[in-house]
Amino acid sequence: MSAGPLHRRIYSDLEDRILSGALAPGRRLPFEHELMQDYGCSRATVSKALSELAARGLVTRRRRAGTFVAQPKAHAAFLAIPDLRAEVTERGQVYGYRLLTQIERGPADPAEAELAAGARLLDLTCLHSADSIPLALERRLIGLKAAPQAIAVDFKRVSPGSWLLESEPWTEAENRIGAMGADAKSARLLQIKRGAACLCVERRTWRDGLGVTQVRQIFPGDRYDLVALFSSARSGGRAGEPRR
Amino acid sequence: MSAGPLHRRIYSDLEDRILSGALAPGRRLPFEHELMQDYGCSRATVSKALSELAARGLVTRRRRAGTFVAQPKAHAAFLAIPDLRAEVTERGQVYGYRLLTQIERGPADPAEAELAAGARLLDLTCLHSADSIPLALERRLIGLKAAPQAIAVDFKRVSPGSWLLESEPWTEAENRIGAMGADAKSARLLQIKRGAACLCVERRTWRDGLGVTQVRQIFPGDRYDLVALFSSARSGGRAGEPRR
DNA sequence: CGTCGTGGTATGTCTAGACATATTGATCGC
DNA sequence: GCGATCAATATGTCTAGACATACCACGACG
Repeated sequence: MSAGPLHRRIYSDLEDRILSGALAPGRRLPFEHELMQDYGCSRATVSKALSELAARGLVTRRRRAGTFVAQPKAHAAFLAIPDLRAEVTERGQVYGYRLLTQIERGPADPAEAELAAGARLLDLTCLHSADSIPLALERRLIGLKAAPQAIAVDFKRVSPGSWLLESEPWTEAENRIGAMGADAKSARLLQIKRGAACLCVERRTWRDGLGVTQVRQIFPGDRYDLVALFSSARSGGRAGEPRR
Repeated sequence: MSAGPLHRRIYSDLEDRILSGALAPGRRLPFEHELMQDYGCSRATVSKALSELAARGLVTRRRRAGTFVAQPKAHAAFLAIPDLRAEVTERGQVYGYRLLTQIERGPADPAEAELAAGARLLDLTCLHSADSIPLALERRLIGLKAAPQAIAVDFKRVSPGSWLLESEPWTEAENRIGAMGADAKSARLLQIKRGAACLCVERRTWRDGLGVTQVRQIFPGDRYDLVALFSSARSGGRAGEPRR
């Protein structure tokens, strides 16, 4: 019966009671000492299970009061945005990458100045393709203050996304996902009609408050979807499924 | 100095060494018994800190071998998709909601049949607006097998999203985010041009493998962005920022 | 040379306590 | 009635052990 460790079984039992509605939001869970008796184990084991429930946001714990089922707040999902190369090859397609432009320059607006932090920027444009069909147009800025080694990298051979993922860790990121019509230049490079709907992903990352990179990727809307999965049992995610 | 509990300090110290690059990916962390000596605490305390690092994906632990810094895999972000009403009012705008159509019917294709699971479906169309400007067109199907009470709800007054969030818990969800040009009907309802780029969010949710609902929300690309944040210190997210 | 045990080791799980801390609910004084 | 105080209580943190389990390295044996 008891497949895994006891604390996991306690976790699962309580999770089931919450998700099935048997324990409604706001209701109090059994006290730790009650669960100790129910399962015949020590308090540390019970507490580990409850702590995991709390870490996942299913319950909130209050001293003296007890542990309560949390109010459902929002749909939340884990969005994974892996390296495009890995993603395309995993789909069984041939990945292609081409560097279009590369210049080193100073910041041109306040947002870029924040990224530059007094130093200069590397400004790259490149194109990713799957089976020779353009998949994404990428415009990337790299802050040379945070990532000075970038200046020595040959981005004709390695895409900036791959290099940064391996070389420059980040602590914070903001992803902005929107839709826009393709402008004339983007449309030509992506081989789509001008004004065609595109998915636009903008990502900015920082390491300890210092800007590392900001990137804007434009995907033709009919060639790419982002997919975010959520499972309360175990959360995972993937991106870039082929369109249905 | 020691602000909080010891296990958190150990966690933070190790996290800093990983994110700063002092401990590169693949490198082995100190053994638990070494950390015990370093911090002068018991193994349980050290293990709690390491377990939290592992839960966050910063390290992987292998019996007999030790604990190792994980390879950075992918950009991952926590995407929160809250209730549209809460989102709009939080932005200081007036939320508007209108039910356009509501019918009860049987499934019309294989995907709908999976959701229906032998029972019938509730098929709703509604429009969300912010300050009287259309923000999202929503087409929603509710599986009456999983959510039979839905048939008695007055969706002219309460939006299906709000009702489901409170009444029908789910255990798994899949979100698909893409871009598409508005078709004629959607364009008219959203008061945009036909073919204008729109963000399209499709979400399907299940409870214990039984389909609860599937929804497709269409947002004008110039009125709505999804935002997903990630911070290694503490992950959170929000959605629906006004466009810059 | 290859293969099968076998022992050592680091983590995984768990116990039976201890003290700390925050919060609640009741009691007391005004 | 109302506010301040105080004790009861549930969780938060931690200890010093114990045994289990997986895995690697090494050695013995075919």
